[in-house]
Amino acid sequence: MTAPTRGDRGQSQTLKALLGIRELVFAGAVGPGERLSEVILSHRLGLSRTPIRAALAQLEQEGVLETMPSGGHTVRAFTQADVADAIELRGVLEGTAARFAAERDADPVRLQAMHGILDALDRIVAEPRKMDFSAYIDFNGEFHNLLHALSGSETLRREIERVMKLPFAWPNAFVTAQSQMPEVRASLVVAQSQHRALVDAIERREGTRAEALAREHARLALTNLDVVLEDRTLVRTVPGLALVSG
Amino acid sequence: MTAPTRGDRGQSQTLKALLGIRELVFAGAVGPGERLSEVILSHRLGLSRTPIRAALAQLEQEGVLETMPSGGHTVRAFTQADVADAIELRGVLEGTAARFAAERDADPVRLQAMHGILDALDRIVAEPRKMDFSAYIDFNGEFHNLLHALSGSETLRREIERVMKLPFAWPNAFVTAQSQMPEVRASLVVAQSQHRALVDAIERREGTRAEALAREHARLALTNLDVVLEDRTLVRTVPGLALVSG
DNA sequence: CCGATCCATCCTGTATACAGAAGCATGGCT
DNA sequence: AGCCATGCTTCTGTATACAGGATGGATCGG
Repeated sequence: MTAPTRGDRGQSQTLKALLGIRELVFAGAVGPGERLSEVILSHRLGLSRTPIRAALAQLEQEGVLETMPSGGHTVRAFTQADVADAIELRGVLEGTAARFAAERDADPVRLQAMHGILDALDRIVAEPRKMDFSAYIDFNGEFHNLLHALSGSETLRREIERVMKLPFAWPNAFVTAQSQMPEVRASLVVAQSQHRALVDAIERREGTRAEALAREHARLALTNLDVVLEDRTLVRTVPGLALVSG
Repeated sequence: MTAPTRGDRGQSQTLKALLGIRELVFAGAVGPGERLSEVILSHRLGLSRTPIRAALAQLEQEGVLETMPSGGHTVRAFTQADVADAIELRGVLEGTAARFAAERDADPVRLQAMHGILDALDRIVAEPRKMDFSAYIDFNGEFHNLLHALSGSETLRREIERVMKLPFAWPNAFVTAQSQMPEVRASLVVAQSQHRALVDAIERREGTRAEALAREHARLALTNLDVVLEDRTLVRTVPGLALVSG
């Protein structure tokens, strides 16, 4: 039993380490400021220190962990302001993606796909009985992915992807929480209206409008943030929000 | 001679590997698409494979290298559009930093320091005889660093720092090239005027103006890009521009 | 009873060993 | 002569060994 011939096949050890540690951190199994011992982690995840080490380094790059001056890693403590900034930053970057899409010629094929997603979201939101949140999350995620691709800038797309590694900056972060909040329907109707307006602005080559709309769309998450942080039970439904202290 | 008791003291092996490989790549010692062998690198830099490996992983995160599907790393090939996007992206992010600085209360102490830098830059640019480019680069870099800090958002500051890891997105990237171009003085006068306007906008809490100014300021590099790419000898003065193909 | 110092333990950074996979060239076959 | 199979070489991914330094606790002194 030296190397990768373990029972679980498929992913590399490093990937397993990455996913495993992410899970531990975002689930709140290790609190902010707490030290992550490589040895303990390697035992806990059944890996050697090498892939653990690689994963820790990457998570530091992602902004989830911090390196102590004396060596070793700790979980980064996020403030409420950090979360707000991350969300606003996503708005700024998605705004730029929308503007790029409007200014350059957005790929017609992708725009067509965009309309398909819009229609699907319409149908989900309009559903009179209980909404299919799982489907909403899928299509909403796809909408945003497509928007990023529509920018036509690989550099920008990478940067957005990076910011969304912070789980509370993810477009779907608050949707599950919303599902347990009173004014769900209204909130998602607004979001969907913004989705449509955004695509419309892109098609009309109205870059400034597209940018402003994308920013405002992200701010929807910001208003949800306040509500969620008031309610301990809701906090748990938003991945990574357990790390917020203060 | 097992470990870190090498003659050169100070930095860790990993840092040496990082700097060394960055140097090799940005100097054009390895061309775009070329494969980087860990063994060869470890020989070349006099390190073991472990720190080399860590450095390669980080450089991939920075967007300088790419991982091959079969494993191993290659130098990423940048197009001219990639460079333009990176510069524009810096403009967007610094624009956000400027807006934040204007919207939130910018730290008065730092604002004071900002004025000191502005004055220094004024003196350098106004110098009738040959300009001190080295000093200009220092103060210009300091201006931008302070701007990023003035935003008051650590999340944003980190993101900006990341984008500037692409050397051609660095605020000073084209200054050395400019020093060999005809209309130097004029160009730097414009830049300095934008610096002043930017600080003025922040102090007056004019967020939108501050944002627009920072974006336009970054675009100054964009106009230089075209000029530089025409001239083979100038290309060499801008770090990392050797990676641009097409 | 509190604080500082010293010692033992643990932990990280680095080097190296090892195995499976990929790339490559040679040689055989059609 | 061209193409495919095959064996070798070289590589990366992973595990482990080792050493210097940090951390924490117990003991001694005030």
